[in-house]
Amino acid sequence: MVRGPCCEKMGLKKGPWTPEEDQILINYINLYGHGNWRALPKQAGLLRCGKSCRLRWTNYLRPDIKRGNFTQQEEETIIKLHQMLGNRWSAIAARLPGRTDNEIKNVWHTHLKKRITQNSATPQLRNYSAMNRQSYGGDIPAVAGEESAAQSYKFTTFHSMQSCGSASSPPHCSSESSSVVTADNGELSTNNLPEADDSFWMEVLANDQIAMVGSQQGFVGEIYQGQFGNLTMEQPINETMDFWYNIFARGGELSELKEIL
DNA sequence: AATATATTCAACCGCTGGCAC
DNA sequence: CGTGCCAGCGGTTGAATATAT
Repeated sequence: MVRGPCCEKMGLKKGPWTPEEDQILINYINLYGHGNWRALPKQAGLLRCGKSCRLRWTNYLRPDIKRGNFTQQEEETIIKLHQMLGNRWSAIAARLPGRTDNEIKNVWHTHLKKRITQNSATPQLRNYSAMNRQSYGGDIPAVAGEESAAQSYKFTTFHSMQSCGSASSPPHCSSESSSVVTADNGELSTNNLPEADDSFWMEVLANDQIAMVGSQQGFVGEIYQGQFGNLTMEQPINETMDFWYNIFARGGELSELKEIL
């Protein structure tokens, strides 16, 4: 299926948006919504392709976008989420209300990646580097002779859940069914798990956030009322924490976890 | 002050998956 | 089931800006 560039039609404008164009787009979406991006520019009277309009709206004009610098906490969250999700910027953005995937991607490439790379000289973050590298082909240089402790991670069965992030998250929830991520011999290594199922990471993340948010902000349960295998939200956070504590501990990530928590 | 270099970030490009027909 | 369309995603680019020389 070969398709030409979406903006190849003559007369369609490219490049930076003018305030006038922004206003037209905002006004139109406020009035009619954005049900059909392809038809939108024509109907709104914009000389742009639908893709460009969508991008402008989602990355810049959306009213719920938070402008300004990232806070220390946001940066730490990104690092942590990136460690778990890899370059899945939209998934990361879904957990940072008000931030866009594009923005997060930029921040990662301009600030955070460098920070990680620099810090990878330290033992704590070397583990992150190794794990990162193996789990999704991260670009952090290999440290000679260092096999990821993550290879020894062992997971049990996780049951289904629905996770849509927070209410303010973009509407791409995952309601996929669960996955069992144990290998034949019961051992999970990132070598035999080239691509973890989405739902698995959603579960990991949901649980992780609960621990984090719960300890910091105290609204455990509001964001997650699902079930997590043998771990449910009815159980004390400590048990959940213990579960992940053990997993990280087995993988030699204990020191990192302590730091995060 | 002028120039070179580095950094930032908005926007584009191309690919992919979901859906309708 | 195959095909085409569309929205969304991640990688990349390049102009604008900041900083160094």
